Order: sequence, then C-alpha cells, then structure tokens
Amino acid sequence: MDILIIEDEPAINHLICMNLQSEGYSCTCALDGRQAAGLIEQNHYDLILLDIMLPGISGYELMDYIRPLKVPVIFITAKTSLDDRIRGLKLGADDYIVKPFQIGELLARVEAVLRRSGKNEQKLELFGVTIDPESREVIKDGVLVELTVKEFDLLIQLIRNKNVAMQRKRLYELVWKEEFTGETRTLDTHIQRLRKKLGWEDHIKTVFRIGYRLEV
Amino acid sequence: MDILIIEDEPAINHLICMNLQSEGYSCTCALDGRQAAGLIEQNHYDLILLDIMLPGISGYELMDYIRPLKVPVIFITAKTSLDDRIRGLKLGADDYIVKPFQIGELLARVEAVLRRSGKNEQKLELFGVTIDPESREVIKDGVLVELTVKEFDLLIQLIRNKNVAMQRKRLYELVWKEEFTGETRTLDTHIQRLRKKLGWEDHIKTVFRIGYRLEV
DNA sequence: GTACCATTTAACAACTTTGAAACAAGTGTA
DNA sequence: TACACTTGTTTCAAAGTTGTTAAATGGTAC
Repeated sequence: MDILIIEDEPAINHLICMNLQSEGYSCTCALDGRQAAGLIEQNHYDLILLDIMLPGISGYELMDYIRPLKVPVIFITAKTSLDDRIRGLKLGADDYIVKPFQIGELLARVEAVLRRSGKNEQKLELFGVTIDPESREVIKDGVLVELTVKEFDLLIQLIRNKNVAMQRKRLYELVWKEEFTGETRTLDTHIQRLRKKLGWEDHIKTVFRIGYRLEV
Repeated sequence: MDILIIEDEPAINHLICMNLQSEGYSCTCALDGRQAAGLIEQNHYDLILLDIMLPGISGYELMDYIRPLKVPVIFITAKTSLDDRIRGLKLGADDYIVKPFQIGELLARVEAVLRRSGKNEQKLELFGVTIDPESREVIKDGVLVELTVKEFDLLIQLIRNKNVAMQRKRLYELVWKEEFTGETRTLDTHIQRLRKKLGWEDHIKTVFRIGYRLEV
C-alpha cells in the first residue's frame, strides 16, 4: 500500500509520513508540485494526500496529472470556505481534511478511502490456488491451506511482482518491514514453507545470487 | 438499507455517496428532479437525501412524489433562512442539514433519522441465531441469549464484516470507539464470551497475529 | 451504604509462529 | 575437479499470541 504525500511544510509532511508508516503503509514525500508530478509519472501509488496550497504547480493543477490515473486523492486544505471544499471535490478528490487536523482523523480517512476504493481487496487465483486478501484465506483445490502471517504476506508480494526476479533484500524488507542485512536465513526458510504448503516448488524459482521469482 | 441522494452538484453527490457506502449503506445518485422522480417511482428507498435547489423539478415539488411513500427525507439546503427550514419541515422532511456541512454531521443525521423511523435495521439470522438490531435482542434456537452492550456491538461488527479477517485494532476501535494500544485483553475476553454464549466456537475464528473472523 | 451487573484487568496455561542452527545439496568458477 | 559460496531441508526452543478462569473495578439501582 503506497501513499504519496504532497505537502510543502516539511514538518507536517514528515509527521504524516511517520504516522502512516507506523500503520504499515509505505510512504513517499513530495515537497512541491514539480517533484510530485515527476513521482506520479514514474511510480504507482494507491493513494495520494495532496495539499492544495503548494508553491509552483498548485494542487488543483496537479489533479490534471492525477485524475487519469484513477488514484484516490485526499485533499489537505487550510482553507475552510465552502468554495474551496467543493472545488476540491469537483476536481475529483475522494475526501478532504482541513488543517489543523488530528492524526487519528487522517488515519481514519485514509483507511476509509482505501477501503472504499477497494484497490487492495480482490481475490487472486493462480495455479488452482485462490487467495482472498480480505479474509486472508488461501484455498488450494478446494482445500483450505493454513498460512501464517509472514507466509501470507510473502505470497502477496510474490504475486504482486509475479514474473519479476525479486531481490532478497527487497522481498524481505517488503514483508518484514525492517532492513535486510543478509545475516539471516529467515526469508529462505519462509520461501521453502510456502513452496511446500502450496506445492509450488516449480513455480517459485530461485534466482541464484539474486532472490526469487514467481513464474506464471 | 438503500439511500437515494438527490443533489445536482456531482462532486457533493459523489462525496455523500462514497461516505454513506463506506458506512455500509447502498446508495443511488440522482442529479436532477426528473431523474429522481423516475427512480422514486420504480424503486424502494429507506431514506432520501434531497437538495432543495434543483434544476427542473424543485425539491419542494418532489416532496409530492415522496410523501405518499412515507419514506423519510433529509433536506439538504444551502439557504440558511429560517423560512426555508420551516418550509422544509412543514413539507414533511424528517430533518435538514445546511451546506456547507461536515460529512460526520450528515452521517449522524442519517443514522438518527433511520433509527427514528425504525426502518433502519433488519433482523439478521445466522447459524440459528436471530439478531434484532432494533430491540437488541438475540435469540438462539428460540431461546433468548442475554448479551451485554459490548458483546452485542461486537457481534454486530463481526456480522457486518463477516468473512473478513478483522484486525484487533480495527475491531476494538469500532466497538469501543477509542484507540487500541494493544495493552489490554478486553477484546479477547469479549470474544470468548460471545463464542460461549452463542456456541460459535467454530464460527468465530482466530486469525493468529491479525484478529478474528466470523466465518459464514 | 449494599447488591448487582458489566466490564476490565490479571495471571497462568496452552498454543503458534518464527528465526536460528546445523548440515546437506546445489551452483558457478578457476 | 576442487573450491567458495549460495540455497534447501530439517529440527527445535524462545518469543510471542491467544485461551481460560478468576478476581478487581466501576457504575447504577435499590
């Protein structure tokens, strides 16, 4: 779940970033419109938090970049006038939040918008294995496969990046959300467990000296 | 729970729609009076949100269509004159909300009106257990099961999110309406009591390290 | 006040996951 | 081939999580 925060006040940007990260979201910060536009063009985001009042390219202009991508947007605005709120919503924002706000409120809205946009929660099917991210259930040939949290998260990452040789470091950091120093065999062990439980010995390939690749 | 939103500003209509949907209501949007009249004639709604200032058929005129159906109505109005408010209520509106409004306020009014009109919640049945949200009574195999407030609210949340692995944090915050820091075992204790009272040991599953899931 | 009830906390038991360790097997290179 | 390095496989115990029961807390009605 990648979130882009576009906010020119470094302190506020950082605060939001920290809080979202502690909730398990992955965040990127942009401090002005130009930087944001570049990031939006080159990366995929699941949600964008956009401060309307930006130096350079304004938030309203940025919406022209964002709208075609269908990425949900929450407006951050210091203004409280009716005009501004409606203007934001007319431009296609999914919600807005008025500064100053409680972090809790922001988190709630982020969660609500992500839930609504339903981006995250679609059933996946692969090699006779059905994965339901919502219930966190995995069914293989009609039989429930019990996966632990780490195994499940690892599976999701592999599927999201299917046919991509995922570097061990990247894979580990995505699932474990901590730095990978290469001193542990934890990732390997989990890959083995996944292979075994799903019978995917032939589908989860080892890429020697790189990492693993789910071949579809 | 079907709600019809009659509001000509697409952005506002959409905003309301999104927010109500995220609360679990099913919504239909109408952008003008003619469209609304058609929808009202052909469908059943549990609540109508009606913007007074509409192009074509005005909100006041629409009330003539709606009144015979006894569907509760909340007026949305940009006007603030006392005259207008009274006019709306005389015409049979159950409540009104003045633009600009906070989404939270609207949700509160929607909930209040639905509660008043008694239409809001239908009885739920699951595994031989009947739950009446209105009287807050729970009957299992013809026998009344006495649930406390927290137990009942927890049950409702589980049912609303059946087949979803509900995170402890989310579940706790939905029921207790306060932050979950993970320092207490309150949620666990209540889950156990629910399981016991309903005999749902097999239906309320523990999702290790995540939370709980009501399996249907 | 007391009695009662719902709710929370506490303590311990039971259970699951996870990472580490140890060794086997595989891979690429000189 | 021999070697250094990487990955597979199995096992196990510590750490962490949840179940269970009982007692403490706090609020409300009598």
